[in-house]
Order: sequence, then structure tokens, then C-alpha cells
Amino acid sequence: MKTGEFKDIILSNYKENGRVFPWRTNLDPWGIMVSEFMLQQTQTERVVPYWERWMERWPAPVRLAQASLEDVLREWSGLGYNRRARYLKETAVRIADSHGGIVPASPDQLRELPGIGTYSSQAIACFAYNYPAVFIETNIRAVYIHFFFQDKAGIQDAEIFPLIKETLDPENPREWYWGLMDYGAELKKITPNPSRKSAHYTRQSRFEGSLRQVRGAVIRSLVSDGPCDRDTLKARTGIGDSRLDEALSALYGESMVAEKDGIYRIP
DNA sequence: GTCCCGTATC
DNA sequence: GATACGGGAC
Repeated sequence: MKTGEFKDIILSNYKENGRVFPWRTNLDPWGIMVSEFMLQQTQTERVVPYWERWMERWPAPVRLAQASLEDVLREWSGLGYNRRARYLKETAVRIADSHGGIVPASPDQLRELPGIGTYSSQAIACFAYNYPAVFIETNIRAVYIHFFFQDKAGIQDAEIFPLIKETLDPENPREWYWGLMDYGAELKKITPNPSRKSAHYTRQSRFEGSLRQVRGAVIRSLVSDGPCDRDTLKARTGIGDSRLDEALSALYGESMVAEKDGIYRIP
């Protein structure tokens, strides 16, 4: 596949079948940032209603910076990976305190913020400021593997990056990446996930019966029904003693839960 | 069971 | 490089 032909396919598909999301219609950098936090490991369809409520309630970083973690987690409840909510709030505080309330435009500055790694720093710079970043995530990976590594296994991202750089539209990287992601998402519906052939592909551990599940139940109980002692928490959630203590200990260590005089709450 | 627009931590 | 981290949809 020639890269010129490849680019035509991706862009024409985007023109005809490109997805519409609120964070694509409204290009406010804060909205883009919120969407990228929520989209880390969470499907777009699930994110949409959360994003709408979130932006209604906290339309700017300085607003979220003033919110309590309890309110933030309550709004996040159901999205999963609750630490992301805390990172987003901490990032909002940093933006309010050190960036004049403005979402930074450079990937290097974004990368310094809590909860923002190699992917998100590049993606936010690209989508918020149309910066021609070179980055990869699951849908982009699927697209390049599908078109350029059809018969190969154990593909390294390092092999894909040169192609991403070569095919990137420096004039409009934002639309180009939207197109890539949309094509990748579509691809996975009609073929076995090409990303399985990536060297970086890993299966997720079982959720049912996991500590992850227990932790989620603890957070959900504390934000929906308020602070309480351990026995009340046990009664509310039906979690066994050892699992409950294990979860509480881990959450306490991550500052996701606080404890005073035997009463647990969101810090 | 599979998948999800990854990050932090070791 | 490996592992933990939610939760819902299909």
C-alpha cells in the first residue's frame, strides 16, 4: 500500500463516516483535555454523557480546581479507573496555579501534569491546538497494522512511528488523527482486532472477583452514601473482611480514601 | 470471554 | 518489561 493511497482512504472515509463528538464540535482546549482523561481506556459512547455533565458543571480548569474530590468522584462514578478523576482535578489545580488557568499548548508542558503520559500529552496538543504531534493509541495502531503489517506478528510501535510521521498531514493534524481513530474503531467492528498482533498487546486480568472491583465498590459507597465506619461499609457493600481491608489499605495509600477516628471518607 | 482514543509504578 | 487499575457493553 502506497502512503498516498492510504491517506486518501482514511480522509475520504472521514469525510463520509467521521464520528461526531461534542469534544470535536467544541474545540475548547479544556474540553479536549477532559475528553482525553475520560477516554483513557474507556469507550467513546460511554464517555459522551459524562463529558456533557462534567463540562456543564466545571466549564473551566479553575472551576474544577475549586471542587471537592468527593464531588469530582461522584461525577466520575461509573467511568472506572477512579484515579483518573483525581489526576484530572490535580491537573486542574496545577493549571489554575501555574498556567494562568489556560491549558498548556506544548506536549512537554502537558506531559508534566498528573495523569498525562506520552499519548495524552501529544493528543491534547494535537486536538486542542492542532499541533502536528506524532502519537499512537489502540485505534491508530489497528489502522497501521491493518494496512502495512498485514502478515506480521509481534509488531513494535517503534516500527509504526515512522509511518505515522510520514503520513501525518502537517496542515491539519487534528482531522487526520480523527480520521485515523474513526477508521480504527470501524475496523475493529468488522475484523479481528489488528492490535492483537502488536507486541504491546496485553490481555486484561479478570474483573469479577478482583480487588479492582472491591475498590470500585468502596469508592462508590463512600461518594453515594457518605462517610462511615468500617462495619457500616462492610454492611453496605457485602465485601468480606480481608478483601475490604486490603482495598481500604490500598486506597488509603493512594489518598483516594481518608480515615479519622475509624470513619472513612473521600479526602 | 473481549474490548476500551493509557498512566503510574515497580 | 510487567502489572495494577473500573466498569459497562456486546
